Amino acid sequence: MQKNIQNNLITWYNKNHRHFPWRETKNPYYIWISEIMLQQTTTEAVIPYYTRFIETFDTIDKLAKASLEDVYKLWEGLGYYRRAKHIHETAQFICENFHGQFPATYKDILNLKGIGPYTAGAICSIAYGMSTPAIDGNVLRIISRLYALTDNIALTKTQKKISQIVSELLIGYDASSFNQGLMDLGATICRPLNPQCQNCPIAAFCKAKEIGQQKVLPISIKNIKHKELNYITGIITYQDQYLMIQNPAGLLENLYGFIQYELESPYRFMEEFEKQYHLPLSLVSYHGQVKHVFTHRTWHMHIYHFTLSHPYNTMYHLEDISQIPVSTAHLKVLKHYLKQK
DNA sequence: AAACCGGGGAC
DNA sequence: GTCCCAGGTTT
Repeated sequence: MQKNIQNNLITWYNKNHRHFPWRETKNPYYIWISEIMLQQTTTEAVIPYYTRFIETFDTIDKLAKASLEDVYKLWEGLGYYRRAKHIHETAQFICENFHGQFPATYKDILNLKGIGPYTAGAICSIAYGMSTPAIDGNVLRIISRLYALTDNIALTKTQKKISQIVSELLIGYDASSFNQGLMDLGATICRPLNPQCQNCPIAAFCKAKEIGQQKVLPISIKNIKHKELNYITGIITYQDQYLMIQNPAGLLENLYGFIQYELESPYRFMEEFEKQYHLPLSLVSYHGQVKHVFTHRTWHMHIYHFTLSHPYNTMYHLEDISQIPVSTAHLKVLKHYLKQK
């Protein structure tokens, strides 16, 4: 067999690939769920979520007929919750427009909500064996090194350029093994820091290694502005019930949490709450602060306990809170409050 | 093109 | 602390 990038990578992949539950199947529905979960999420984090999800919803039809809240609950803690909303909506769309069968053309798959160029390419190549590129962070890094590209991989223009390179490499080869080979190579050998070039099956073809730039490339310049926000977070109780509300559109949409306002005093919290809910609060105690870091912001949540003299309509006992989807930030707040109550 | 959308792990 | 992860949607 000819020694080239494709054959070396595919041979290496078939012999050394990692084992995951979603690699035990070619069912496009299961591949789809795994690819959505794997967006910006590490494989180790996905494994238990994936297993639980396909045990619960083993067919598209069952997913379509589930409640949105049940889907959110299975997604609790995984992040990027819009993904859960999209798969639920898309499952219903597939039942109505494709008789419950996952679509089988690149165009139809790319048209589904929550599926972009990467995910469409991954599903088409892995589930259907089509010659579609699947350009993720690993591929951008590997191709940059392989051809010593100095373009900034954060730019759309660079991503299109790399997609074109991979499209041409794929011609005549097993796209499933090639694409997944790039993923595994990126995860285990061609890592962001300290690439293990001595174990790389395509090191002989790597321009970056040849010129000693493998620990410089890829160039990735992103502009991330990080905000720090201070909140008064209210644990509002009536007897042994806790007031929790569902978040509006935006961050953590549809997840449940405590009421919090970006204010500097619990007394101003009481004014704001009474303005919105027309119910009087009693301020009982301060419980310290909890920090939660997101990609784009940090929340400093100053926790105060308030009591109501009458119940409100969205109040939950502790055992009921475990049945609804709650953000990790506010699960931390609740745990902190209960520990030192 | 830039902003927005989570949480966790590696270093 | 910083960076990245099998990215996509909205503006």
